[in-house]
Amino acid sequence: MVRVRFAPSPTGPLHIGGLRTALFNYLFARKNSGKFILRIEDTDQMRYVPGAEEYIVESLKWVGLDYDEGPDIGGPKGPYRQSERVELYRKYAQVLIEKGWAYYAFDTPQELEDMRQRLRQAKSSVQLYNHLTRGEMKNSFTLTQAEVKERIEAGEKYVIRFNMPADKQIIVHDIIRGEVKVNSNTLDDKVLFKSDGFPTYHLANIIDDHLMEISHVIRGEEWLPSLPLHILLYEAFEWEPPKFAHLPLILKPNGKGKLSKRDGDQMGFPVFPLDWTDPKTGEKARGYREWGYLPEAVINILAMLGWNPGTDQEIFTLQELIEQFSLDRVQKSGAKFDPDKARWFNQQHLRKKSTQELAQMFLPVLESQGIETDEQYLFRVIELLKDRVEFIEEFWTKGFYFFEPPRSYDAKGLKKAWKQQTPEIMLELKEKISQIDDFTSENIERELKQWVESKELSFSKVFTPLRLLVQGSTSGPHLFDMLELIGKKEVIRRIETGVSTIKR
RNA sequence: GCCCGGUUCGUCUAGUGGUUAGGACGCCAGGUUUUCAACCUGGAGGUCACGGGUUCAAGUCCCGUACCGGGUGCCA
Repeated sequence: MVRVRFAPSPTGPLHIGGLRTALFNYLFARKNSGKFILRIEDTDQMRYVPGAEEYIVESLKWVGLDYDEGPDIGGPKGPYRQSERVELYRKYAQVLIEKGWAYYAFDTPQELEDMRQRLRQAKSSVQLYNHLTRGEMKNSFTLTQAEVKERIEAGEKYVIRFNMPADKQIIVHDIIRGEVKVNSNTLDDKVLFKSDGFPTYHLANIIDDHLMEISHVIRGEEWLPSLPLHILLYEAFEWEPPKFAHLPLILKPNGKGKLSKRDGDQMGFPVFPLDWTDPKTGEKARGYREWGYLPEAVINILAMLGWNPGTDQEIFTLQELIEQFSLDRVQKSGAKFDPDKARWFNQQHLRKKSTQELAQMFLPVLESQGIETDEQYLFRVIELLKDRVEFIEEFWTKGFYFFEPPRSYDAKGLKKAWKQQTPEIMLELKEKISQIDDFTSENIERELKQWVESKELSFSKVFTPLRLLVQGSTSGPHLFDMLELIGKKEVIRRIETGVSTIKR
């Protein structure tokens, strides 16, 4: 039975790297008819951010990654919030101590800092709390059992550290990277249990993965260095470890480091699925949703960062991804995020939508502009604009003139197309237009083209200014379709007001 | 510093010892259009990080170096 989990910590808004980790877990679970579990790793009280968990849940919901077990929906292996499982971790830490795999330590932060400082100055290649240094620190190795007991009973702060064996060759296997060999001398006696009564990630993670019967751990590459420790912990508990797959990181577009919170707004693309306001600083960050990205586009973008199907297909639905996903087509190297291609994905998915669906999505934008319109008209507008839009909002920015007259005229367009004799031509054109009874695109086109030819004018000399008057800019959908839709009366009105305001 | 991972067009990538190194985004040009987009056609862009091996044959296997990234916390 495949069981995988997405285990974020609620220390801020989930970012798209995390969302991709969730996606790959989800795809793997669904592909293998397994379970996908959400577990909240809130063992760091200091970094806990209120609202972050809700944000994670809402983000997953938005992109459609539904989980089978989780903090808000429960499940057979709960609770799914680590802060509610602390007693469990305490118990298992005790087991490790009894087995000799862990020990108590009483060193203060200052003492730890001094130790590292000393090693640095001694130019030691390793500056670790390990078999070489623990004999000089305050812990179960240097204090008698009675002293340790006394200190704990006196309420002194302590941590529980892993007893990292010396000079042990550890070979771990990663599904994506193959064998990774590490010598335990490069590892340290990691803190497993903190003095605040909470476990660290390493302990809680191993215990939960075991208890929740996780079969595959699919997580970010930043965890690869601690995999040997985790393997050792499974060994210490005498538990069967799950299989591991470490995903390549999503990098900044310029290739300098992991994609991070700050990059987004700065570089003109979102880093978070949804809008987020930091409860402490009030700092705001834009999300994909609010930016106008379709959830299916976001999924598609993330899926193609670090994975490919081995075919030329690039546009996928979630369902198609489930069918085709496999961990052995996951890339080893980090992928730079490409904002341009992200937009293209959105456009591709937008184009797959029906006119009705697009209208549904566009309606709130119209409402926010205070526009009311009838459905048939809206549908026709959308059909004209559909192919020239990357985001829903652009139905407004590129098509507002279907709903209200232009308030200004594009300066560049005026400069190019508005000549000395243009006002006169436009007024004559207006007369011609008023004589067209059958105001349909095809007919308008035939009559106007005929008229232009009879006046021995060029199409562009007439039609570019006309477009400018009616919509305020020089580029847009098929001119005659546009005129038909806006309607004869309104077209005439716009020519009149335009000619008189542009007159200067 | 030490440890781990990575390295194919600007970017995402195909490629598992024998191909003119393929596709996509972006870019450029032409076609279509009154215009823009879409669409169609074409183009530029890669000494497969570098240096050594192994082999009849290496982007593909091995070693070294460089560079990039991650880790190195009582963060996750």
